[in-house]
Amino acid sequence: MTRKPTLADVARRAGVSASTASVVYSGKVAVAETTKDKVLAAAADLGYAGPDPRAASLRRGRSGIVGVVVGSDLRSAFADPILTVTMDGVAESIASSGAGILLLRDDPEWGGPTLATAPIDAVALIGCNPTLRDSLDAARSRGIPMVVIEGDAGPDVPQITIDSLEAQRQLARHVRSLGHERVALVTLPLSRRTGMSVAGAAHAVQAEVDVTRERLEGAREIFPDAVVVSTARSTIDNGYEAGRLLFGSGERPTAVLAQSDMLAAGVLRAALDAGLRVPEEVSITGFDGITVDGIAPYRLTTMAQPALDKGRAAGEALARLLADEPAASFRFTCEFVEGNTTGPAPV
Amino acid sequence: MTRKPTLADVARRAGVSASTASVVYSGKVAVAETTKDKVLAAAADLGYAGPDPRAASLRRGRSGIVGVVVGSDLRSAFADPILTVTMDGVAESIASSGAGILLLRDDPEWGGPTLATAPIDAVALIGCNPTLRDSLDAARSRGIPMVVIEGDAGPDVPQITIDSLEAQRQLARHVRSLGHERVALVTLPLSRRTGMSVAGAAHAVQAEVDVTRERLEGAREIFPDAVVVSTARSTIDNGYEAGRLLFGSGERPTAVLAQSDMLAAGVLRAALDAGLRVPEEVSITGFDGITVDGIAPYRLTTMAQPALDKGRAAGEALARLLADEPAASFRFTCEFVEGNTTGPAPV
DNA sequence: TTGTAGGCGTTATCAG
DNA sequence: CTGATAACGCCTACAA
Repeated sequence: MTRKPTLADVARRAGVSASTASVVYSGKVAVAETTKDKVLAAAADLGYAGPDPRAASLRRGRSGIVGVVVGSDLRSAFADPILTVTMDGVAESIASSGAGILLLRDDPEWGGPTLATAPIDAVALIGCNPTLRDSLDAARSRGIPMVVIEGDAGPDVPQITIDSLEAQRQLARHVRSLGHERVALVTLPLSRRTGMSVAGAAHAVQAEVDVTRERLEGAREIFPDAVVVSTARSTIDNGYEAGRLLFGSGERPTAVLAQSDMLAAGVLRAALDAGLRVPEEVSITGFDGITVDGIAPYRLTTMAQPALDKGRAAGEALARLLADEPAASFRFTCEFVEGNTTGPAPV
Repeated sequence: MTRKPTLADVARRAGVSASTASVVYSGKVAVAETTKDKVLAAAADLGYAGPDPRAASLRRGRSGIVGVVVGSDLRSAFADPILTVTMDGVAESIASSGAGILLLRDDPEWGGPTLATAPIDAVALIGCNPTLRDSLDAARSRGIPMVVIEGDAGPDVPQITIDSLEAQRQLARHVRSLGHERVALVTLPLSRRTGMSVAGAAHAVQAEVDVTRERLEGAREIFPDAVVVSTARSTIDNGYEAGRLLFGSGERPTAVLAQSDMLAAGVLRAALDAGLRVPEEVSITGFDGITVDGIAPYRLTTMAQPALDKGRAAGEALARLLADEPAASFRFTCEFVEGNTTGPAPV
């Protein structure tokens, strides 16, 4: 029979001990050139392709895999550019320790791997749901280090966030300083599952999603009576619909604060389609600081959030946790970016 | 000391054997209710969270993880909607066997997991590079089943593809049947690293990327002398630039065949910005059949490719390979979708 | 239905 | 620099 060769086979053939052969591959201890060659030659003969990662991870107690919990199906998850960039940051920062990313889903119905069954060393949650709470316990009791990005998994779980409230407040101030008074807000989803809706005046709107709520509060401090339109998802098309609502009626706003750049891009299009000049007749702000594909020559006035850094910070926090060091929460600030979609309020 | 409890600890505490305890968790054999309760109670006492996946995967010889090799960094990989949807299909179809997706990168410099070191049971390559060839051998000699999506890893590696050539030919025929003669092509990247360029007449252009080449051939069969503009990436902005090139000069085309919907969307915007009416003055076709965010009320005339099915097919092929059954290559066909961006050639 | 026994392939430790 | 030894934690025949 020809089962796959193991390190023991290689060692035997090379005439060395298994531990020596192991060391040839791990490189953790110096090995004589000649011995190394013998081992490698034997491996080549046998068609041995290196230590089995499964066995190694049992022995080491580490799989070199970090789980990343994304909300729903991959295609809607990855439609969010901030999420994507954040994940890239996580990937980048954990790669330095040789680790990779296993996609996990926050969905009890999902047949794939879960926090309870996946061979992961640590896990990062990105904008996680309450539904997740159960599996969270699993991870916790299994001793898997966790980090949450833009979410809350209770105390003693480090959170990586941005200060959305302050950022949105800053944008709102900017808009007010330009003299705008009739202002509308276009928000991200208020809850994890809502369709679009005109939600009324700002001071009366409740949002259960953290990010939405914070940004709403930031804007409402400055414009408590702004009209609010909430959307189902952060897409250009949803923004467009919101914009049509706002620009369709008589009393149209002179400024629209959208809670994401995607939404803002849609609002922008709606404004242009309605024959409005931007920013002469309508000012529009976004949020995120991503490059929205397809709105040139406009550049949104927005708050740029350091998504890549968020991801990296999460990765580093996980690394610390894995090394049994304490990891703290971190709150990033955003940076004001003045584009050409805001200007003085029309007289 | 208080190391993490193991199944053996639980068994001991419950007064049963380790194998019985194991069976309680795996459910592969019937266990008396009372015994089960005892075990579960003991587990709860000890804070045991279930079998360690690392140990289980060594024992079983399966990790329940499928690697997916994406080209470069995650954010550009996931900027491609087809790739995303395809991955979703893979994820979906392997989830039924409890497996998940580990992101691998096709980059020798990358510090993260590789085909040679990751604890994966199988791997799917999406649009892979020649650079990959080396690591491919690693996977091969390790006996890891492989499937390639839109690429070529040599014979005996099943390929999942679409018939781009026929699809593009079909679009070209449609355009010709509308009477167009002055036609331009906007292509995907010709090689893995090119900037945009006007590449000359169709019959003279060489493309080294499979998908690009096939689509080019399909169009060139019908329009051998079409002007070709190649782009650096499949984005709206790149399409826009290409469009500006095409609509800027005197002899502008009456129809533009773009090799992706994203590019087509950019071309569309460029046309509109140039004051051209679509489709009265310019017809535009895309490729992919994705919903491009932000071009309403236009709907591209395009070929819809079954990206989700591609992913599923890849996942199923992997499942068969894992079960030691043969898996065949599969070539999907695309479906013509008539939108409102094509019309009769202007007289 | 439950228990016994043996090993999955590797690597850490320590002695030589 | 190399080798012997002992787990890592679980699963699965097989026997009782």
